[in-house]
Amino acid sequence: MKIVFMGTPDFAEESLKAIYEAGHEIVGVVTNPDRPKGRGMKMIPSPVKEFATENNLKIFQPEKIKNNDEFIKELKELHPDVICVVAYGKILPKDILDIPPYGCINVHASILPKYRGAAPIQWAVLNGDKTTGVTTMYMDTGMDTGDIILKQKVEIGENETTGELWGKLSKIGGKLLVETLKQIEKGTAPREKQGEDFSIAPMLDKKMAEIDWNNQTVEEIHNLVRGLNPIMGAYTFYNNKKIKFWKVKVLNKKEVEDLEQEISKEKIKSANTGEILLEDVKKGLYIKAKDGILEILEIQGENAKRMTVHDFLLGNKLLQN
RNA sequence: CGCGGGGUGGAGCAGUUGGCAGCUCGUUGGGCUCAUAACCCAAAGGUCGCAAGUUCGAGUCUUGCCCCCGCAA
Repeated sequence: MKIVFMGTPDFAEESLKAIYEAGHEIVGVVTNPDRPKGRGMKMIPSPVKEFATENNLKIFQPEKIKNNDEFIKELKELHPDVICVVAYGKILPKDILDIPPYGCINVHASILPKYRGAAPIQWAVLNGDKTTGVTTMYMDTGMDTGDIILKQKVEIGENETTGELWGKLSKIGGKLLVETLKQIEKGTAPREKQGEDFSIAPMLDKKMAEIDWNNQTVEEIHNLVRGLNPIMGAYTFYNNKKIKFWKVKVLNKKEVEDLEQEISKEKIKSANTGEILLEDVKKGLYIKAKDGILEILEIQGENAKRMTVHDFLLGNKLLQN
């Protein structure tokens, strides 16, 4: 089929790669304009653009697509059978949705209608969900409200991070897109309306990355840490320094008992939430939370890179004195 | 010219007003122990990012270059 692909980040690149390798004719690739990024604000092309460049695909990078007659005209001249959209970053207006005869299809990283919106993967992890998945759908003018074509469930591991799940879902998304196209071509693609029982996964707010020791449970903190890894990193302050946690563990009963052997039970009891119970190069770093104890496994200090707690403690101290 | 931090034995760091290069961990050998991630003793291991300059003398001051990282997007 003749396909126009729209997408921007690495998540989308996997889908583009999949349909490219499946032998479809990619008549155009639309991606967001290069943006100054990284240290020194250098212009960095999107992963989708890089792939398109390497494979000599025709690239479009319109700044805006709404009311952009010139772009819409170019799009029409490509005569795509279908337009595939994966994490493009713009909402398509009706004039574009109407161009391809088979419609515009989208790959979304959740089981719709759960988690419509920009950050479905992150929220699935943040909420401690046990499963999530990928859905393909026919796009309409709403935000992820189109009719569902195919979906595939995926388990979320207990300690899985957003980054890990991201990688997994992007690959599955590619496969599911290829399968979806196959069925559309054969005319066997199902079409199922979304129910009214939907939820929204909004963009993440930077404020939510700070750990709230007084109100969050150990589980919630654990989910926050893995949910924000590697996007932002959950953080807290010690000695006025911003400390990020990248990997933490909730102590089970036995481990709590072991820790009680190490330091006194009373000390643990009397400690405030967020207080460091033990900081030791060999034994690790333990912090009291509202309803349990967290062991920190991977940490990052200000202006420093991520490292294991062991390495960190060799040259740093969080406790004063 | 977006803001900022840093390059010191394998790792993470310290290094005062320039004066014999340190700490913790790890590694190796040995000891103690029923045993150990514990403890004790000993040892190995560094062109202090590169180059030039100031100086009796520079990791420590000046200049240029290379590389790495954090924030922010």
